[in-house]
Amino acid sequence: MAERHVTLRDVAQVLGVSAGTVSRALRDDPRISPATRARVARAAEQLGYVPNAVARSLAVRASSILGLVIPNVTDPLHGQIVTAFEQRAVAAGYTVILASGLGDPAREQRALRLFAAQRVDGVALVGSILDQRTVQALVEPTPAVSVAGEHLALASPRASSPRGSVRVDDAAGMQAAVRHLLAVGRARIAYVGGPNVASNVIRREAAAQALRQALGDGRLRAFAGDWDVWRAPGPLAARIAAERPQALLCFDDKLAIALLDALRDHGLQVPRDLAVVGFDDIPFAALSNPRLTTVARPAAEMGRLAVEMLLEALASGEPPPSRTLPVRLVVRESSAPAARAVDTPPRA
Amino acid sequence: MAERHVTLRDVAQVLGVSAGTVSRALRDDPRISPATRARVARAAEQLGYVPNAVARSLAVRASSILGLVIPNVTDPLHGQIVTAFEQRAVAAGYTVILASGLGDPAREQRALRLFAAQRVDGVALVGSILDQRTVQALVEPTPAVSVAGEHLALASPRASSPRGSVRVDDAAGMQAAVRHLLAVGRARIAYVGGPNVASNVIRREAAAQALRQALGDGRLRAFAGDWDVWRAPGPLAARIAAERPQALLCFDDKLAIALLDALRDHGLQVPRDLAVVGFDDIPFAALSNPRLTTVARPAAEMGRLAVEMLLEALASGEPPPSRTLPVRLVVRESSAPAARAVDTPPRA
DNA sequence: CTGAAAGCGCTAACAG
DNA sequence: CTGTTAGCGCTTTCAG
Repeated sequence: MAERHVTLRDVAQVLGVSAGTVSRALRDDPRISPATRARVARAAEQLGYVPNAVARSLAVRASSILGLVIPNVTDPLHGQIVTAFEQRAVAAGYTVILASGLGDPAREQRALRLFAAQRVDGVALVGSILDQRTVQALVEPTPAVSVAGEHLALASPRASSPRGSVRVDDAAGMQAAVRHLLAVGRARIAYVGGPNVASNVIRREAAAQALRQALGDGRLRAFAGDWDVWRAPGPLAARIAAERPQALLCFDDKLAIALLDALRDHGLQVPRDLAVVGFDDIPFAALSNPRLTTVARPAAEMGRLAVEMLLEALASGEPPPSRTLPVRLVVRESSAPAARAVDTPPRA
Repeated sequence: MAERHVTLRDVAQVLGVSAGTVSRALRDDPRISPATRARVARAAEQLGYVPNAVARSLAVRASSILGLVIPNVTDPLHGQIVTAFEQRAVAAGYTVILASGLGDPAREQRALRLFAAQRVDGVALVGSILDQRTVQALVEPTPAVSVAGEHLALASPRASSPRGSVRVDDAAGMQAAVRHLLAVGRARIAYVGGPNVASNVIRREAAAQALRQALGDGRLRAFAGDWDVWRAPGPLAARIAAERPQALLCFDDKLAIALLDALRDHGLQVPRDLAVVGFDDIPFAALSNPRLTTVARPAAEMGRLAVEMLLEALASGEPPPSRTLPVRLVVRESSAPAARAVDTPPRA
């Protein structure tokens, strides 16, 4: 950006026309004669003219940029969301700028401030712990949508989804998982928690309730996790090995896979000794050994929808209504029936 | 971005000073009296002034934005690179804008053009198939660095690394892997390829050469892969099962893990029947069953370095010299010695 | 220490 | 169909 760039005026001068004309010609304004339009196009090409989006943004007061803040690109599910978001954004003529919050509210706020300064046209947050009000205050008047928000208030039973949020039916997923486990003969079920965020409590509660409904009393054992469970699942595995539940409902796939690994160290065989169910259906869930039964969250759909809601908000000026997406139980080896001890079942 | 934003002049007017003064005060220009600086700060705060980075960019002709194009955020290694890149960029006061090329040259070029229009201060490409010359032409005069470039010319033995590129010593990694396999008694080694990109041929050649050096003749069996190997490793696994090599050197971890899974379907046990080695050391490599031996690429270092080279180029005006980073062999269960058939070895 | 004025590159009325 | 004229909001000489 140091040296001079070719400017609109440069090409105008070469052609002996006005800058306005060149501008219009380049953006295919219908009232420019095809003849000059062609001349302009050629001249621009030859001079190596690259339009300055910054100047354009300033003039039209819109940047064609969407900001996305995500806890962690490294997470497979988040990665899929980012990909879908970016894809859809590009298709609509937008560029996306990215910031990772790492689950730290301060960082997320900083990112939002940055986006506001950059005058992005819209922002989306994924798995944010921030509440919608705080977000709005930071980016006003830019529309914002929250995908799979994790603000704890969202977990309360009577929480109404704030407008402009994409949610996933975690509770239904957990209920399906519980029913499945009961069907394969695993009634002594334990929930293995993750960090203390909305989805964690929603999933735990849903599992507990489903179990209560089916069995008539509340006997969901719960192992509490924290932000560190994924990295150090050893101690958790030890506690689990000691209690020997018949099935584990894990907060997410990463945790489930880490546990699959840690449980091996304790001599427990899945699914023979106990069943394990994950959440998300990340790509590796289908490749673990044993392959992981899990509740699939529609990652691509979440990313795509976020962009579409933003576009809608941009068009209408109103924050779009909230949407909640369905999940799907994917049954694999890790929750094979209790009766037949299956170690490496043949696959079709 | 629809409604009016508070502007510099707005706060100037409220205070009865000039816009220039407010501008200087806000950026802590030393020649503004502490008194007015404080007044300005307070007024800006109260009015909810959010500086317009777009206008600023236009004025200073620098955007404080770095563009990053990456094949696929979904890939664990790329995710780690993005994270490190973004982290380092933010630390240096930059925002990053992202585009995924999906391995498609056309998309990558489009992304670069977009970045150029956006007047990013620097661009980094990861695993790009584009050659440095093309890239430079598209973003001139913006500095560009290429990380783990995959342009096929890079694979030729006498290819000099173009300036401004971050490379990884793939060949050394493969040699270490071969030596390791020979040491554990697996001499009939096969290389399982990925898509036809530079790193794939470099790795294959390095493995072949290492084997030749050690054994005195060229007997590296090679299974060719393509862009689809990861999704459909079945047929590949069948061919491998038929040939029964003693060890598999895989193009990358994703492929290795997919094969681990597919080989199970063919009744082959790793490492008893054959050893498997991956490349990259993605997080799941440590959690697969069996845990995967692999050559670790320093993802975080790659992302960090890319930013630093860009900063250097920005400061000096020169493209920084190329750097090549070391890799590290990580031995795990999947390549346990051939003699002792180890299925689930105890871990410390 | 602060104000005035010019300009970054582009768009958008408004004339003609 | 095209030229002219103002800005968009901020920085930055140059005066004072």
